[in-house]
Parts: sequence; C-alpha cells; structure tokens
Amino acid sequence: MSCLARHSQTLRARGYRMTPQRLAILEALHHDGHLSPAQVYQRVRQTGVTEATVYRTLEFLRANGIVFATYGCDGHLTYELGGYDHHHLVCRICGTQVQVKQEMLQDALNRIEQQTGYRMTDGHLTLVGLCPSCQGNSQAQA
Amino acid sequence: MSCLARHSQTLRARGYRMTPQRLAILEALHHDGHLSPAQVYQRVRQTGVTEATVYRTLEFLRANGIVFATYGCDGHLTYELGGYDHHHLVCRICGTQVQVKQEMLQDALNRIEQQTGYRMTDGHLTLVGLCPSCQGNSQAQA
DNA sequence: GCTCTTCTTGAGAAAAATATCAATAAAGAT
DNA sequence: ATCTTTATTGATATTTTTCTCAAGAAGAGC
Repeated sequence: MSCLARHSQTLRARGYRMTPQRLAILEALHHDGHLSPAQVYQRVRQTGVTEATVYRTLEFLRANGIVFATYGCDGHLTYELGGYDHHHLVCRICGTQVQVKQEMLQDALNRIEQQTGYRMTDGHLTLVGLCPSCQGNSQAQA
Repeated sequence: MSCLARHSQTLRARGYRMTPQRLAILEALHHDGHLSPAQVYQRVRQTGVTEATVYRTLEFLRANGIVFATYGCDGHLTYELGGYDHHHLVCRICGTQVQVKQEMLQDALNRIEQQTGYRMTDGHLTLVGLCPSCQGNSQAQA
C-alpha cells in the first residue's frame, strides 16, 4: 500500500476524510520536503485550494501525526512529512539546522515517558541551541 | 546586582540599550511567567508601549537569551524569563504542559553537543508528545 | 439510488504578526 | 552638561494567520 493510501486509511479510521485538497498538500510536501505554509500554497493554488485551507490542513495533518511541524528560530513554522527517524536542532540566532538521530535521544525520552506518562516516540522534536559559529558571535552569548 | 540590572549590563556589553519599554516587558514576564505577546501587551499598554514594540522586543530578548520562547502545540508562542532549570513537554493534541527537569536531558544534550558542535546548555526546550489522556483518544493515535 | 449526518471547504472578515521609515532617545565621548 | 552616533520607538501600512458561517461533499444506512 502506498504511503498516501495508508494515510487515507488512517484518517478514515478516525472518522475523517481524505479529500483532493489534503492529497494535493501531502503531495507538495512529499515532493519538496520542508515547506512553509506560504510555499505550500504556491504549489497547490493551481488546483484551486484556498489559503485558509492550507493553514487548516497543515494544522490538521500535524495534529494527526501525518506531518511534523518544525519551529524555526524565527518563530515561523515549516512542515514536513512524517516517517523520519531524526529530529532537528536549530540555532536560535541564525536558524541553521542540523539533524539529530533518534537514538541520541532515545534513553532520555524513555526516562521522560516513564516519569511523565507522556508518549514521545511518535513525533518530531525541534531542539534549540547555539550553532558553532554563533557561539563566537558576541551577540550570541547567553 | 538585581536580575534586571544584570540584563541591562548584558545588553550594553553587546552594544544594545535597556529602555523603559524593554524594562516594562521584562517586568511583566517576571510577574506572570508564561505570557503570549497579546498578554504582554495587555500588561504594558498602560505605559504607552506599542503592540509592534512588544513583538519586536520579545523577539529581541529571545535572540539574546534573556527570555525563552515556548512553542505551544497550537503553534502560538509564549515567552518566559530565562534562568529556569527545566524544560517543557507539551501535548500535541490538547496542549497540556508538564515540566521536564534539566537532568533528565543532560546526558542526551551532552552527547548532542559533542556530535554537532551546537551548545544547548543555555536554553529552553519545548518537547512535544502525547499526554496520557490523549493517548487513549482515537484521534490521537499516530 | 436516496437520505441523513457531519466532516470540509471557500469566501470574506477579523485578528495577529511583521516591515518601513522618520522621529526619538540612550550611551559614550568631549 | 553638551554633542554625536546610532540603536530604538511609534505610527502606519502590509502581510500572515485565524475565525465564522453557509454551501458543498463524503460516507453510512436504508
């Protein structure tokens, strides 16, 4: 079963529906990786999808665990398809991102799950820190 | 030296200035903990601070490590003063937050620092997961 | 096929957040 | 204290994001 078909099934099982608009947005994300809402809209507007629908759908897909929101250091959201085994570490000054493999966090997340009762294994995290070059910048010191 | 005086000094050392507007915003955060930009504005508007200045100042203080931005699960930002030894874990469905002590993450963050060169010890993290009650909800399954 | 229920969308209004630019004011030097 | 430099603010316009609500469409049952 294709990735999109599986998502359709997931949504139907929860009482939701897979619509042409949602398909178009998923395909845009599938094709391009990280996209802001405005970039998604650029890619799907030709199909008649409204701007409001783009925002609504991205939030909907995020709440359902199908796409992940990455909070850039500038406070803007970008979205990407789920299924990755990594998280992101973003510099709070310049916004540069690097990947952090799931296993780097596995032990800590397990402990947190045990202590809090939250489940953290199925989601995307955006960590914030200072990248090497911004550490030397005088404006970057904490 | 008071907390606010230290922040003034920090900013001056970087070529910035401590203004009445920035002081008012810092005091609002000091008094109330987590606040959204709109809530901050409610508390400082009486002093004549503009809405645009609130947004600008919060982003400025965040980039300088004086306040931390917490990204709620709804995509809205809230801000809080720095200096805490804990992070936040927020449910991606209902937004409920719990605290996560720094030591729970210390080992993982040390490893990530070594591998990436980023510095993570002076910052606030917002982790995202599923809270216990939303795990049972059919709409919450991943 | 038809009906019913309810999830979804589009259109437009509303609110939140950002950008521009001239005027203001803070910090340092004289 | 005064002057100079330039960071900072307010006012305004603009963009981005959210909300409301009636119309449209998907799925279930008959």
